[in-house]
Amino acid sequence: MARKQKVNRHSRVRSDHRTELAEDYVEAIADTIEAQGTCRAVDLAHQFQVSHVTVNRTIGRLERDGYVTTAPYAPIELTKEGHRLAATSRRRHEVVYQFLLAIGVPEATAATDSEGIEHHVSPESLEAMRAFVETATVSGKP
Amino acid sequence: MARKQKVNRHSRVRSDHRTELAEDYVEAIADTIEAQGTCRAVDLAHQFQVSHVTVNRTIGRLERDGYVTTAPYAPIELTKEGHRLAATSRRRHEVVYQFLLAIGVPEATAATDSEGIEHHVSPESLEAMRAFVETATVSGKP
DNA sequence: GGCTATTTGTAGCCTAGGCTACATTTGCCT
DNA sequence: AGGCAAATGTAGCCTAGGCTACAAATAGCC
Repeated sequence: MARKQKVNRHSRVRSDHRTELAEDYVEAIADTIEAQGTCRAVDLAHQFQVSHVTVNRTIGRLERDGYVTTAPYAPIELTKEGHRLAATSRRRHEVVYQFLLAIGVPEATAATDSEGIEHHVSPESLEAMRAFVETATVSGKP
Repeated sequence: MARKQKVNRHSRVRSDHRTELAEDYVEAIADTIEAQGTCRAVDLAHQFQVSHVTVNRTIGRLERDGYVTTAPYAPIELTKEGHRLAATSRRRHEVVYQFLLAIGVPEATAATDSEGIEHHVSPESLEAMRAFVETATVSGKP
């Protein structure tokens, strides 16, 4: 059973949650900049379906934590650290997404679930998923 | 790419988070009652590594939401709805855990990761995992 | 029956992450 | 240049989930 030593597991889930929003935001910021040159608060508000006020304060936390830089009424820029986080986060997201597809999850569901799952996947599990996708796409689907 | 129609995905992740703690708590309460007959706030505080005050208030929310019943200085009881949630949550947790093992994730990591992942697994993905575990344990490990 | 340790309860504080309402700034268009 | 719409900022409020410190109840143990 998976029921022993529950102690540290929940602590890790809690700490995961603290970085989740940061990861989602830098990912979205990087995507938006790639897609349209700049990223504004209003773009994020649309993507996350929250008010611009919420975006504003989240961006404030990201700036405090060193992931983005902003100036009043100016678009949002990623710092070096922000770019790094966006890249690893995006890579992990993609692996989880491809993995779900590989085990037979429909595309739309895989897109949704990977969004929630990615933040809780340890490097070991990610490697297992990556390896699985690799062998599956080589041998599998003829 | 997994980058289109991001809109509703984040909304679902947020709503998942709202039920996460409830699921973890009823699961832990059910486990504890099975293991030692009753479940007290202090047991949960130990398991989740939080203060008893935090447990107290979380239990208050669970009671408000109809998952548990409590009386001052008395142990915690699950309602019918609480039992139902605990059962489905536990089943889902177990499937995710076995699934991670099946793709080669080490036991300890699988235990930790499944704790975070389980709350974001849709019925479709869960079914895909369950099916995978089934075929893997039939054909696989000799 | 009374003492002490454990367990619960209560008060009050904090951060994250949501919101509405209103003010201000920018940018565009004529 | 003037004016309007969109974007951003600010004030203030809410819930969830953390915490410490202190108060009260319960349970064991003499």
